[in-house]
Amino acid sequence: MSTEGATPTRREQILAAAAERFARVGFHGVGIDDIGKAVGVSGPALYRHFRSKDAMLAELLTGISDRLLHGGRERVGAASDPEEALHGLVRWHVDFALRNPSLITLHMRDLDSLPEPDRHRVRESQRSYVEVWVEALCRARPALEPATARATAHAVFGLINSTPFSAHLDEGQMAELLDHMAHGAIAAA
Amino acid sequence: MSTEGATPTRREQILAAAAERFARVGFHGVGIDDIGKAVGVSGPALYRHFRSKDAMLAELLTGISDRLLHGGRERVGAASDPEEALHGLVRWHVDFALRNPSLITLHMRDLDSLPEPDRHRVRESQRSYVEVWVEALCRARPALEPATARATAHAVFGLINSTPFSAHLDEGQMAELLDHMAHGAIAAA
DNA sequence: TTCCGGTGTTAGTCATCGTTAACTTAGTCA
DNA sequence: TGACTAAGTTAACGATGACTAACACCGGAA
Repeated sequence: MSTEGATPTRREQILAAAAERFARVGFHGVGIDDIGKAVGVSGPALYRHFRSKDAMLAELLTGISDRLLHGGRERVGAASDPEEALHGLVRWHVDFALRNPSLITLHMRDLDSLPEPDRHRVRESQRSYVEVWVEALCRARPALEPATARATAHAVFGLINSTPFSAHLDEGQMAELLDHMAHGAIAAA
Repeated sequence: MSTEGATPTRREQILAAAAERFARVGFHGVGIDDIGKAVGVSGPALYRHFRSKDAMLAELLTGISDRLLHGGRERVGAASDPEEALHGLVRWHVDFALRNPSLITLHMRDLDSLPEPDRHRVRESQRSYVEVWVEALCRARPALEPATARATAHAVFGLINSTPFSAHLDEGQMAELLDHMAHGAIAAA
């Protein structure tokens, strides 16, 4: 979940608990006291670590979209040809979604609960991430028009992001299934 | 949206407005007054038509899941061979998603805001709908194991349900793109 | 030892929101 | 005409929930 290997700090504990609950019940469905109870402190103690409940959501969402974007750029940068770049992107998104199902749910569902300044920032990252995909798609399949490539990217996201709703198979099988399906879908676009 | 051709009744106006707003801001993010204002009445007038705010969500969600299920069964019943059944299902889901983007969003996002008795009912319908797909998938592709077929179905739903997030292309192109991608994804499963 | 910043606690405030109450108005039918 | 019903209105109630205030504790530096 987090990049820390050792015992997570309070902030991280709180963020993890908040993410899980936000993903399950939705941002507005979770109370401050719920989150507090989840980490063993009661209620308003969270305000020692975050300015507001919105700030927790903001940190989560900006974190997710930034990680997605940077990871995507890395994969494309490390690839030596367009086809490999596309495979890297698919693998990257699949891994991320499988490893962070609640973050993915959050990212899809609760962006509109975020107040304006941060929401814009997250939208920017999302847009950039989509553009990374669109460029990779167009390079790997020159027959694709950019508009179609954009719709294709969204559809592939939807396909991969379905993970939190299924999760019957074990992680390895699931990763391979989603990988294959994503490439099948792209090939058919 | 609704099956009525003529002027919609008040109930239907309210439901339509509620669906749109629920889909945009989430169930908990919408107030009774907002919905009232959207249909030209102010606030508590809605209680002449619905027992509660929850009841609106319940009617919307049960309606969606029932329509999906029955439509799916119809398509399968009208098909003369497994391959045709699968095509019918894909076409049906794509059409539904394109025609009712806010209902799709709702269906994915706000089920957990529904209090228990109705939520169970909706979950039942959803489960049955998935089973319709699983059966069709296994019949058309006997190599597929049921568990894999289930994950495949969820992934295809995710792919098709991405419509509300893209919608750059016009409806015809979008329908064809999603249709092809869905079959490509299934073929690769 | 003393002081202080970090981290809790509980109690209280204030706004929001779903819901109900009490009342009005328009249309329908005996 | 006059009563009943359907469908509105505004005002108030009660609960919930985010946030603040006031206070307690504790560990480490001066």
